[in-house]
Amino acid sequence: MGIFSKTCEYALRAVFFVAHKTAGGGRVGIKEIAEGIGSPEHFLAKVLQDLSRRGIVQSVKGPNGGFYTDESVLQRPISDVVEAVDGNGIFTGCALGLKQCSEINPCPLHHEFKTIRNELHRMLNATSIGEFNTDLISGITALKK
Amino acid sequence: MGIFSKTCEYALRAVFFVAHKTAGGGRVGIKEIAEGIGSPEHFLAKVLQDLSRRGIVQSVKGPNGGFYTDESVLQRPISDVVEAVDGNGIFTGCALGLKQCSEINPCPLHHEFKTIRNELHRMLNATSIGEFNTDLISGITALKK
DNA sequence: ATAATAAAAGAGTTTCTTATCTTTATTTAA
DNA sequence: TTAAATAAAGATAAGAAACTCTTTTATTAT
Repeated sequence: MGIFSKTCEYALRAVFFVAHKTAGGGRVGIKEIAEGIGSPEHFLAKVLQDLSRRGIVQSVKGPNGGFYTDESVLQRPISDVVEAVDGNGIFTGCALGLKQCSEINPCPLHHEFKTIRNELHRMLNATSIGEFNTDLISGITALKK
Repeated sequence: MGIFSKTCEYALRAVFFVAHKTAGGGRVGIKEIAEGIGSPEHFLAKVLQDLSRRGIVQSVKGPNGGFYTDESVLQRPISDVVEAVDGNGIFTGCALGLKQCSEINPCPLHHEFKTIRNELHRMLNATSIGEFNTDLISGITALKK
């Protein structure tokens, strides 16, 4: 696995896709999203339902329904997506999995890791969901496969 | 989960433990290691067998046998342990899980992530297995629970 | 040689993650 | 008010990761 779980990878790609598709208004259906990012449709549906319960995407049922992101969502940091799916273990947890690892009782990797974890957290906090739309529109970045 | 898999956490803790216990010579048995780092004995045995096949720890069967680390092992970077167990996906993989993500065809997070991944890799490469022995001996760092 | 010891190997179980399929609830448009 | 569209929810299954138990093999001391 990479840094994030596969579920989290899907979530991030889906959120970018929805943001990109609906920044100018409208909704996008689960089928189109799954197709657009290359993920299993039903599985992604679960993930998006979860994100919508947490307010990270919006959704409307029925005809012309689908998922969308409003302005407030576009401004949220992508760390919100990661935390919603993978939890905050990646930002706060000990690299060796030790419960009581801390500044006072550090594991061998504690200090080296603190820097990296903080840097990761800072980066994901400083990067907003909406930030990629212009790049996606101009086709510089890709979300599929 | 944290940055590494649970198996990898066990592996790192076990390697530090073995290095610490046998830096001055001698061997340490699987039972003592499992007890010392708080891991399931039989599961850890598998992990250490794997590491010993790859030369990251040494082992001797029979009475007075056990695992140990010689000088050459103490000088290896801890990235060797991580790569042996979790592979190098964490160092090289795309954060969004995209196969064809690259400099030319980057995903939305590509550039932001490159920095972090490189920093992580650099750190794990620059840190040797033997490096923690003095701290472990003086009791500053802990490996259990 | 033999017995004791300890790692190595194999087989099996449980749990978690990822994925699929089916049904239900809600909304809109005609 | 009915039919169609679509998200939400539930139930289940496949696969991988984590863990356990048992048997085998190698080594050493007696």
